[in-house]
Amino acid sequence: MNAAQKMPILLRAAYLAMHRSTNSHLARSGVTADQFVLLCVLAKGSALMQQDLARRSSSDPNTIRPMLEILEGRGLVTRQWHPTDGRARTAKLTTKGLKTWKKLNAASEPVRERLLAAFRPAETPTVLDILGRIAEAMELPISHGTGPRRAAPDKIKTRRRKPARRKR
Amino acid sequence: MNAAQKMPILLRAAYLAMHRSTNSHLARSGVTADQFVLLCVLAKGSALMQQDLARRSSSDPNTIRPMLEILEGRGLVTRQWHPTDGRARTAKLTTKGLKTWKKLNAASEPVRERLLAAFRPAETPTVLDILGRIAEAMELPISHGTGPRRAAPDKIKTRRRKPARRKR
DNA sequence: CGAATCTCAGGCGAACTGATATGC
DNA sequence: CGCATATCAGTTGGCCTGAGATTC
Repeated sequence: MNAAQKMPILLRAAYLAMHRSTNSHLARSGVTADQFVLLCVLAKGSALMQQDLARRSSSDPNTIRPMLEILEGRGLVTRQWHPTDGRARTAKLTTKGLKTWKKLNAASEPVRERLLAAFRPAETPTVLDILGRIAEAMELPISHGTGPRRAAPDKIKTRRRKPARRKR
Repeated sequence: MNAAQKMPILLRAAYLAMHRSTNSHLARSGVTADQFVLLCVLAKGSALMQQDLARRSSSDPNTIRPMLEILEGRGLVTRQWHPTDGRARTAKLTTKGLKTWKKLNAASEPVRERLLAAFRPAETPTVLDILGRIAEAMELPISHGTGPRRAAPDKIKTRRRKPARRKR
């Protein structure tokens, strides 16, 4: 079997194993690994639009919304309207959310420990580089000729706009 | 942000991007990326027990079964009883299944091409090694006190199932 | 106007728990 | 007996499509 066939299988095995391990470490707290990812993104502090949340968590807005509502219902997250963009809502951690995140982070520490322990310290930059390059290479394929039934949303950069004053 | 926090996020981003890309390339054929993984495992030729299938596809028997039934319903897979182990069933590709797999493999070739193109040829052994080590490190080494995601649901069941005829 | 952001409704494949039947 | 393998039943979370409303 050549590298082209092994690589996807190994990537799948690696991710799914990590995902299951994380879920099992977080099970007691009633938070899923995917919800934890959201909390991690929010734990960096700033209030984020759902669009940004989706991108940073490798998800999409239609998935993010119900997850945010669950987290909001538990008092871990608050949502507010974007100060200048009337379309957008922002989400951020509550203090309870931050506290919960710290607890979850501690509970999942063994996962990251075992992950790092698989490499010598000098290797970790290489690992990050490789994973990053894979992620970058796979992002939004550029619609191949046989157009899939949905045109590629094409979410490349579009970092833009600090819009003008507008109250909602 | 340190490596321990970046690595899981990047692994997640890499896998999910690949998974979505594969799904979009296979969308026209009505086969999901996960079903394709199963076909890939079976395409190596030998008839496999569902247990083996689950391991090699990083899944589990309760997930494998309905997938196999879908594939069986489409005539891509046949299942037979294991010749010497009365408990086990084996699955293998039909000739139609092999043909379909070849088509799917061609349809998903761009995914693997882009994956490999992210690295110099000399790097690919390193990539395989790294992914393999991650997968190995994450495979549940400790059964952290069992990890159900849900609270125990009132054990009020006392229903007997009708026996499943397992005639051979 | 077009493009972007969120909401809502609905469907669905996959993962999981738990129990049961059967064979090793 | 214990253990392994598969099946059945049911639930859930997450992802997706498609449509609509609002705002930039």
